[in-house]
Amino acid sequence: MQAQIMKANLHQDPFVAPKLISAFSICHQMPLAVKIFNQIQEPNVHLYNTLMRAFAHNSQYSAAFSTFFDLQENVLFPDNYTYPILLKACCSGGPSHLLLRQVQMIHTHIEKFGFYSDIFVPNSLIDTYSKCGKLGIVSAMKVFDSMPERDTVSWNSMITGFIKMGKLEDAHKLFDKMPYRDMVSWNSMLDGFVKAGDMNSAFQLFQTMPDRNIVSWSTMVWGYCKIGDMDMAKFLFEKMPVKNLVPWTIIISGYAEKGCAKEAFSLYDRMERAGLRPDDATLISILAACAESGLFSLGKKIHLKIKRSKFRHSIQVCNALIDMYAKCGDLSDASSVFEEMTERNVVTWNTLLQGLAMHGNCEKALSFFSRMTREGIEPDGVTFVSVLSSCSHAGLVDEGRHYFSLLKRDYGSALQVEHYGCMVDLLGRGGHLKEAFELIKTMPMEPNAIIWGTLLGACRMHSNVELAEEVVDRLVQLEPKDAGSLAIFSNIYAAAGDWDGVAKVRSKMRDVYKQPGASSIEIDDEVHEFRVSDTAHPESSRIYHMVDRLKQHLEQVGYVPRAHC
DNA sequence: ATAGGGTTAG
Repeated sequence: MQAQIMKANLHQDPFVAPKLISAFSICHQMPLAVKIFNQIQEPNVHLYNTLMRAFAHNSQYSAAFSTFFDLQENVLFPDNYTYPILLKACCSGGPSHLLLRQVQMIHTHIEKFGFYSDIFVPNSLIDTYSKCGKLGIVSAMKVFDSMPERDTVSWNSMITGFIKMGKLEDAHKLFDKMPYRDMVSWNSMLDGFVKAGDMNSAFQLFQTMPDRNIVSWSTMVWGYCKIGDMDMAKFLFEKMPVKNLVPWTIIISGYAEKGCAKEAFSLYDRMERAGLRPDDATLISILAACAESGLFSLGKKIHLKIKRSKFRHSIQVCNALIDMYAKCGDLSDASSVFEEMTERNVVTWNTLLQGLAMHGNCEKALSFFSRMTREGIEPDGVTFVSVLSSCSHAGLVDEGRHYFSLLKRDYGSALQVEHYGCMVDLLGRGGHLKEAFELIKTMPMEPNAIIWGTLLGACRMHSNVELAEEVVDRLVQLEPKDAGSLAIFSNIYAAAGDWDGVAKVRSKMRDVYKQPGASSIEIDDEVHEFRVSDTAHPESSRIYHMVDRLKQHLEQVGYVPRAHC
């Protein structure tokens, strides 16, 4: 109705069309936005920019680009707004491996048209370049250096770019050099320390800052949650003067990730009593934390809340639900969430597929994959990781080879290191060590530590000491600090009865601390965590008694344990 | 330009 009234004014008032286009863009109604645009006989640069921004907002980056070319064909010149919008469009929805090249192309355009002098343009170039990985940050720095004048935004963009890349020292250098620091500069630096896990430096900076806002406080709370110091996180959370959904989300997810159901739930109630309604990010964060720690009870309660809210229609929220159920081992509820969804994306399919694969339902996973292709869903790299690892767990070597060649033939652009990892695992487990080794040699990318580690695991399984030695050499080059691979290696020597070899490896391992793995289970709202040789649990002796009984039973039915040291 | 967000092999 309102739209009709506005349409009537379309040609009288030049501000109606941009408003309509933006409105349709927010509601993801791009065809309608395009229709409005086409009704204007002589669109000006402003209107082109509006349409481009609308496409960018809807992740239609190629449409944004062709709008840009249309603009030039109509003998119009891009203005200072055009390029930042175009740069933003590249980041939203464009393929990430082409991002750098796109940005370079736009950069060339900018230099040709000479809009470089407006500080807004190079600032967004810096920002976009720093999203393009290592090469991008170099170009960003070049732009930064070539600027005749810089404002605080230029400095801040450069600093956040370095922090995103994990280059804390470079960021710090710029931070020290900049003539004026605002809230964003301080907060970015704080974020840098937090991301590096250095909470001591972060706290120091937090205290030195001339001023602190809600972002600074939230960053601190988040940092302490990440290192598991919930006391400190809670202390700062209670102390912060103003709270919004973000810190609430952080603290609730923090407790959920630690497995503290009671604390997480009482905080959730407090948040609602404070009059804050969770948004999709809150729900997704909490569900992800539940999935991580296996906090089924809280996840289920969140599901009940979602069922009664508008978020039951959100694809992302439902994906998080499926993942939570799958990771907690409840595949039937995971499937029902999937079936009840009216709209799905690849991630939805991948999440359930991965859940099926993870719990060893290989046949179900493979038939789910064929249902996926039947329903015309384009599988991506993640899909194939699940498919291949399913084959690997079920020992289906031929099927694995088949899917791998399918991947290479039809979805070559999705081929990743991970797939080689799956194939090496599959072939290695099946005893085809040589074939696995040859496959690694043909890889189009550099094999990483995971690849070699997988092959090493297979060498242990089949007691192949010679190949293992060769593999360990490469592994130590790639990850000299990794004790896990050395542990496997010493097991190989142990299995072969080579105790000198074991001693040699053990001495290498001495100064490398291995973070022990842990498993956890939730019973009656409480999470129980277990590590190797752990006697911390109050019912420890009964648990070990049960484990012994299971071992006996396994040995009765023919299980032979592998060598352990 | 700064805080929370879905799927990835051993």
